[in-house]
Amino acid sequence: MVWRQHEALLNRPLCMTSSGSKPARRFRRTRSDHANETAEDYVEAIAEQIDEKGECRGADLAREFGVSHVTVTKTIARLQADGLVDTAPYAPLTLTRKGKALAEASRKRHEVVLRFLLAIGVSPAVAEVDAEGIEHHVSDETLRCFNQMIAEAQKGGSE
Amino acid sequence: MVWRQHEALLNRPLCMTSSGSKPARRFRRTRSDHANETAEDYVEAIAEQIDEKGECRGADLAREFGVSHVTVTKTIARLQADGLVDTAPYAPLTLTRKGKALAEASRKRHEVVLRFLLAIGVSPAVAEVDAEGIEHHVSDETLRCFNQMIAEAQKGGSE
DNA sequence: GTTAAAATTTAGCCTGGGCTAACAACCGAG
DNA sequence: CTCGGTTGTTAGCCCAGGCTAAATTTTAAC
Repeated sequence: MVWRQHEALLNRPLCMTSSGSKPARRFRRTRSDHANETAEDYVEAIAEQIDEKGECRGADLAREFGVSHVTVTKTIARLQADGLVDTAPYAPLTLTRKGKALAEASRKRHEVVLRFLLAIGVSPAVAEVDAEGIEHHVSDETLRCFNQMIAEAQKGGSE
Repeated sequence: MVWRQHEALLNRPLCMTSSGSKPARRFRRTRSDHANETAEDYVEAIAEQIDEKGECRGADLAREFGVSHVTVTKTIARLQADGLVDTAPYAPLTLTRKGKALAEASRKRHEVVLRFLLAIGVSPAVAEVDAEGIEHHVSDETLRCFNQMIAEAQKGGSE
């Protein structure tokens, strides 16, 4: 089990805020949560690149994320260790089955969040940015609510 | 100017996704963005503690965030360097004016996000958790949309 | 077939946030 | 006044994600 709780990520657990009135909220995106966000962003971007240009190179990601290629290399190494991507020395990146699954889940989640933001009237440019930030913090339950709102917006028309 | 872009945080800039079709989206919560989230969480928690119990000690925060007191000490040191909190060796924590302002802004933001989630039907427990994660990634524009939805939900009733 | 440019990797350093272990201060019993 | 518990601090380590600089590999151009 090298690959952390990515499996869990595909089926969010989202550790409940207990039951009482105000017991110990905010456990903070527990530590490595942040790393998972990175992983999601990367596999999502890789999947996209492959989809669009047939292959994905580290340099593409560096451009996309606005970080140095070195940072990408290091991150990719981690993702490989986690079993999400396959990398051969100077070859293009490919996703493992797990990577693909995570990318797909992330893509869907991203899309829902984005469409939701647009549905409630956020401008496209801002919605895109905010979706990037928000998508990693939305529970399944909230996502369902988002979907419902999208549906209602479509049905209800322009209000 | 020790205290980073906290001032900016109080009046979100949110660097536009350029104009084209799909140019170079996701600049990633640019590096230290993460640190700002931590800062917001801390000052928010400190303000809350002070409000509730009259004072705030590092140990309280350690409990609240579920991290070791050492981590809290280190983080507080950074916040002090950033001019957000005042700390004397064994004294309780206090917020500087900037700290208070940031805490207040964060609190409001948090509240809007939380109320919004509740308004669209997310259960309280989940809404609380998600709000924690989401609040740091919501632009002013989106926040305004959230507010509007809250207003509509109140007006429109239970739907 | 060199050579130059682009893509990668390696080495080394920084910050933020996390930890444990060990030590220091402060407070409230006794 | 000493002892114990809570609270803080220091030292030292880890990982993730940044970076620059330098070496390396590929690729494409001549």
